[in-house]
Amino acid sequence: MDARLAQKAAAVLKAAAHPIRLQIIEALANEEELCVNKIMERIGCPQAVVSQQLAILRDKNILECRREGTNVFYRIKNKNVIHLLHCVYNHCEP
Amino acid sequence: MDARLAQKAAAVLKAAAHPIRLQIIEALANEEELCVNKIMERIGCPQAVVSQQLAILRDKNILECRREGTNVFYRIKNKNVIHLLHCVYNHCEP
DNA sequence: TCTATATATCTATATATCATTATATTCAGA
DNA sequence: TCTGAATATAATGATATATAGATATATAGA
Repeated sequence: MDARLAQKAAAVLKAAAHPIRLQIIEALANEEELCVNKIMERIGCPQAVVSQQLAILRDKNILECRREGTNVFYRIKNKNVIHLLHCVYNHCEP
Repeated sequence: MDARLAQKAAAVLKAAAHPIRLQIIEALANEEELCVNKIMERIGCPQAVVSQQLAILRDKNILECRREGTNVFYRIKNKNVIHLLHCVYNHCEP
């Protein structure tokens, strides 16, 4: 693996490497699409925190979103990240 | 996924989420066992840097090592991390 | 014991991340 | 246009991480 790919791969891992971001990704892996409200409910943490983490995942190109009225619906952009999720789980609880 | 598992999974991702650490893991995925010297050669960066990153990977329980004379040989402890590696690659270059 | 080699640790500085709180934006409906 | 609901951003302080350079430790062999 050349340094450039390592850089890129590290960035993806880093984007996922946070408990709340992982839980968000998992929720969206199961549900296809969820608004911020629902994500908050699922994960049980304050709105600002969820929005911040969503912004990071959006910025890193892992999630995308669309607005519908006052709601903003998030979904996974690159489905490969779901495999990544399973890999970590298997690592942790084989 | 409960918060506890998310915590654990995030810790693993975080440990891997660094270009040099990724390159170290990859080198060991191919070679089974390598001393610090060889790892330096492969990756092409200073000894102190490699040792620092090795210490982190050791601490996070991803690598283990044994000493043989003046050399210290490192190897991957939980092979599942290799799958993780492949997952990130596929994510980056599908 | 002295030296060379291999590896590990320490220190300092810069930078990034985290959670919290407060505030801003966007939109729908009265 | 005003209000409330949903979401986003900003500002803060605390903590963690990165990176580089200097130094320390461990071991083998003379």
